[in-house]
Amino acid sequence: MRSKASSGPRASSRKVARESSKTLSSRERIIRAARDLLEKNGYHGTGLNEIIRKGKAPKGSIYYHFPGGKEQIAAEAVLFAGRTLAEMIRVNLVKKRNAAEAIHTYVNGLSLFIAASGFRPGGPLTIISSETATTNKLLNRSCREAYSFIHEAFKEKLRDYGFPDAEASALSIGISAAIDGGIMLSRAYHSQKPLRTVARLLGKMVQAMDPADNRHP
Amino acid sequence: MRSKASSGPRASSRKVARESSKTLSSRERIIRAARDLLEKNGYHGTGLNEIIRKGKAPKGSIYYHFPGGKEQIAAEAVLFAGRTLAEMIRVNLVKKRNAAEAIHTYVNGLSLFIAASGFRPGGPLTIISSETATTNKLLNRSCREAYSFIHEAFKEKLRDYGFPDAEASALSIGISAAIDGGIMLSRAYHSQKPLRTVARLLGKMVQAMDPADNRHP
DNA sequence: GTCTATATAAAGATAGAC
DNA sequence: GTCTATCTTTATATAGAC
Repeated sequence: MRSKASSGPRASSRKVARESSKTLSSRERIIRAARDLLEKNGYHGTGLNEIIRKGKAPKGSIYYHFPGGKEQIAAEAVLFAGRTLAEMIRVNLVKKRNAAEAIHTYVNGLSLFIAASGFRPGGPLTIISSETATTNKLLNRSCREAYSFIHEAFKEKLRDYGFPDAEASALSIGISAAIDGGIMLSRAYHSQKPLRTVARLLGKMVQAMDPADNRHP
Repeated sequence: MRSKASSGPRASSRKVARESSKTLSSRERIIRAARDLLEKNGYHGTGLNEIIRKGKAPKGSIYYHFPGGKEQIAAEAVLFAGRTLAEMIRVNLVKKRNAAEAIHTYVNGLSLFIAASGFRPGGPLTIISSETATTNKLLNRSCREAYSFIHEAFKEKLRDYGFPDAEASALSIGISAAIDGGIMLSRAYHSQKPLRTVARLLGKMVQAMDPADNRHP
């Protein structure tokens, strides 16, 4: 067995990923492919060969870029998923009259995207986080960190809408949990309905707790 | 490869499982062990050898009882998980003044149980359902059926508390989704906190929608 | 950075004896 | 119903050339 703590040859000179760049490095293509496959099939259901094929990466270079092997690839893919999802939340949770409407619209958007993708993508962390929660320390740590990015993004947006800190924190957890569960059900049933139901209920819940909303006492 | 549709030698003379019986058959021990392992590690993360070891079942008999192999074992374990969880919901979601309190108490109870088990158990279907949603028809069908048992149990209880049919249906989806997501987060963080937050928020949501509750217009 | 070849282990599945 | 032995495939990982 090999060392598990390595962070790869380029860790110290890491650059910010440029989504706009047309030419992603092998390393970046591997991370992206890994994220997509882990989201769909989980850690144990994803093979290195698949990752290489999907990422159109040269097979010979995988242990050059990731001396820690599959575990290291997964850890980096998980963090990448967390960062991109947090960014997506910050970008999309805006321009609505109130928080309830913003959340409702955001989750309905997710539902549409997942249906359009044939119900293949899920919450990017759902499977791998559950698989490794008590069986792999490194990946568990990565999942926690990734979830924290996501929750922080929700929390920030809720504070923008006027929620006090404590309630924004609690809601960010509840919203994240309900969305992940809703995605799971929609994928199971191959139907937008469960996630759209979750969207509606989340909207009601957020509205009921909104200090800026005048429809409750 | 072998036929995938077989339902085993004893399918036509199936008996109701007796939880109280001290002596479970090999077949029943295999199903129970599979359910526990699938809940913790998922389909791809669970090996037949593990199932046999944990179920204290004779290795030589596994393809006798389950000619469909791992897939058949998983399918039966998933249905078993759905049935037992639905029963648990019916048993535990009672004796409270209102629906909100019943849900809140039930989910807090789950949180306590999961923590006491070292955060190893999760929603029994979360991982396998996500893993197989678009990649395995038989298991996807089994997961849908199992989820339907669970949702039906929630729905029935909510109707008992006075919710109209449509709202009981929607809430049963929302509650199930939020619980699964909350379990996932609690397992990731090794903390009761996320699931307890979900419990509290679900209580508020159910209360806000309760036709028998007089605290809202 | 990338290649091929290979080591090694584990998985699911099958055959045939008892 | 259960046993052992074995087949086949696939997986991760390594070595060393280019």
